[in-house]
Amino acid sequence: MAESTELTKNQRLVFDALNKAQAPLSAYSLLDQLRDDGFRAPLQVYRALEKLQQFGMVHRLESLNAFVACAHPHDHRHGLMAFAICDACGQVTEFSDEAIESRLGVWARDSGFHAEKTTIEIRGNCAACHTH
Amino acid sequence: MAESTELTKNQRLVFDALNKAQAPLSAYSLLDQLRDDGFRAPLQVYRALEKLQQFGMVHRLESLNAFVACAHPHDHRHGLMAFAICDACGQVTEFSDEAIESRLGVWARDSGFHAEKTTIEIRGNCAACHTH
DNA sequence: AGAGCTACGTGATGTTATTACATCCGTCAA
DNA sequence: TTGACGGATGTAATAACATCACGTAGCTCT
Repeated sequence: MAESTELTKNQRLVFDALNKAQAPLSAYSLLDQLRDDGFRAPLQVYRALEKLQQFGMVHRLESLNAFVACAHPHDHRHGLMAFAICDACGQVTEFSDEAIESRLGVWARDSGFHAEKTTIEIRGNCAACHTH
Repeated sequence: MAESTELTKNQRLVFDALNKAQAPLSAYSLLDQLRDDGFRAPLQVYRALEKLQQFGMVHRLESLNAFVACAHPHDHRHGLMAFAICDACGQVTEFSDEAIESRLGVWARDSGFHAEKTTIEIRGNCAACHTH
């Protein structure tokens, strides 16, 4: 009944690969990694990623065209997430901020915009890489 | 001396096309529109877009892989911008919010992250399309 | 058994972005 | 004047990312 046991084989393979990775992976690098497990076509990866995103277990990084496992292993029911992506080492930090979410909510209310999905991505250098 | 007169022919063609458009345009739809003006290859579009982005005259929408002219015709020296993108009509609303910028600044300071570029994009439906 | 649903396999294709290399042209110093 | 240099351009090829179209397999419910 736990969500992890509900995953299909392909979904589990993709999710495990993302969890082991130290940085975001593109769909095609996932495909390459999973060839030994029987993956042959991009669609196998994209279909698994789509489900994992629906489950909140994987996030897509729009500015990278790549994917990361969610940083919150046991609670995928979260609100707005922001991502800080280090362009030097590839590390991604996932965080949320109530004030930001609230401000965006105010803006949406005022403008009548009905938000479905919000992307916040910060590109730059993490503390370790910045002081190298 | 005005920035508009500093544009090269290709940059001006791309910028004008984006200004006339009612919605974001992909690099390849720009290319198609500009074939009569002598454009033959994607790189001509990408090179112009790169410069226009440096000038702050054009923004890239990461979640769409597309580009829009900046909404502030005379002042391209702005801070963090957020974009609300209507998935129904394609309209993009550009706005900024001091509080959000400030919160992200606090987060960066606390975590030691050095931000180079921040993307905020809200996908959903605008007021007009939501009440259709 | 058969309908309906979800996942899967596969090939072809569509879309977005970059690499590599050659050329053209204006500026500026020797 | 010449030639070195930088910035912009032209072109072909390729790489990287994503989807379409079609068929199959397993499962559940009746």
